[in-house]
Amino acid sequence: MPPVSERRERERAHRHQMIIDSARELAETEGWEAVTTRRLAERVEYSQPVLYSHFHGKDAIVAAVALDGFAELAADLRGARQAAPAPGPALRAVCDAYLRFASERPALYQAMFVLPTDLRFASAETPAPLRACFDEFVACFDPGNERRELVAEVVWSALHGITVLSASGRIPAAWQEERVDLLVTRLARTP
Amino acid sequence: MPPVSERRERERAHRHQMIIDSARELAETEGWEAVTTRRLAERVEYSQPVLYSHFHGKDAIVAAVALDGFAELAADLRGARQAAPAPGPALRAVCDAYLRFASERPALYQAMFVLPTDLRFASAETPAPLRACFDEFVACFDPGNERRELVAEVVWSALHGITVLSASGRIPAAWQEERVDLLVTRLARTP
DNA sequence: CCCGGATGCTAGCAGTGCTAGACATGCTTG
DNA sequence: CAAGCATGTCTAGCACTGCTAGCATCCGGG
Repeated sequence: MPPVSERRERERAHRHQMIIDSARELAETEGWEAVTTRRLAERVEYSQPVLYSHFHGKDAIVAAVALDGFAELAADLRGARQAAPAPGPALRAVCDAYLRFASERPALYQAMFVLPTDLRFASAETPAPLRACFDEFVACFDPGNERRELVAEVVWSALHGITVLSASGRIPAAWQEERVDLLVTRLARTP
Repeated sequence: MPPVSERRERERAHRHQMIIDSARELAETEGWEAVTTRRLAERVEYSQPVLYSHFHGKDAIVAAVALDGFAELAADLRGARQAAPAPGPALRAVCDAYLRFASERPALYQAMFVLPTDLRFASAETPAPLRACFDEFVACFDPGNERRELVAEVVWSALHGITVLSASGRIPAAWQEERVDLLVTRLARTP
């Protein structure tokens, strides 16, 4: 491949990531309803149609943002789990890391778990970062427990429910600590 | 008040409810993204601006739909709880009723719990139907348990998480039964 | 009978996601 | 080295959104 087109491809890749990053920044500072193709194009200093040479449409852009988010979340969860001394405290640590991620990057979390997306979950073509996130929850349980995937799903669902309901003001923001306590202590043990 | 304006007011109230019902039907059949002020106006056979003489804006219309939904959900939950023989099975019955409501009326559920709304939750000016829904969960626990409100919040959050994650394909639609089993059996008891 | 106020309409604004077609730039080939 | 092709980008515009200003029209009260 000639070096010129090599450089072009590099620049194109750079611009690709620039679009994703700009969308994410814009969403984090002003919310997703402020992320429009016009404002996004203005930010990356190109016209709107170039966005469509990188992504099928706006949905694909938020999906790309979400994918980056899943990679970060997986790293966070893994770090929290491995820093814990035992499987018991590990679940608690992972839950805390999950809630911290959601509250520190609400727009990113929204792109990952709330906004309509065509990312495939729980199937063969599920991207690796998604699966990695879920696996961190599963890994907190005894491998001998054949229902551990089910328990992980329930824990994850509960955390997600707590997150979105408190983010939208549907449950009080206080008592988060106590809710996680309740959740972990009662769901962790294998009866 | 003269009978003529009395009739007018009655007609106006009828049209008011007609807007709400049309919005709900449209959402149930084609999803909320298909509910536009134009289509809504066409359905009630008036022009768009009349919508704004009834509601501040589109958000207020979905809030009205949601409010109707809360009344129905509260009735469902109450019926399920009172049909149960004891507090233990009651929680399970209420959870089942909740999930059935969510899966049978997905758009209505979305208006109530997912779409951005200015309905006040968990505060002084919370509308009665909202509070009634939450209270049905609380009533499943022993009044002597001073943490029963917290437990109710967690149960509700988990149900909500299960609902939205499976509705958006983020967890498999199967195993719902088992998830609720897990949730109820481990969170119900008062240790 | 005529007037005034309420009522609902037409038309339009500013914004959205997305795309067709023009244009220029630069690479490849005769 | 020049001609022409292909790639890349932009301008302009489409069909749609929520929402509103201002104008008819109609009906009840004096």
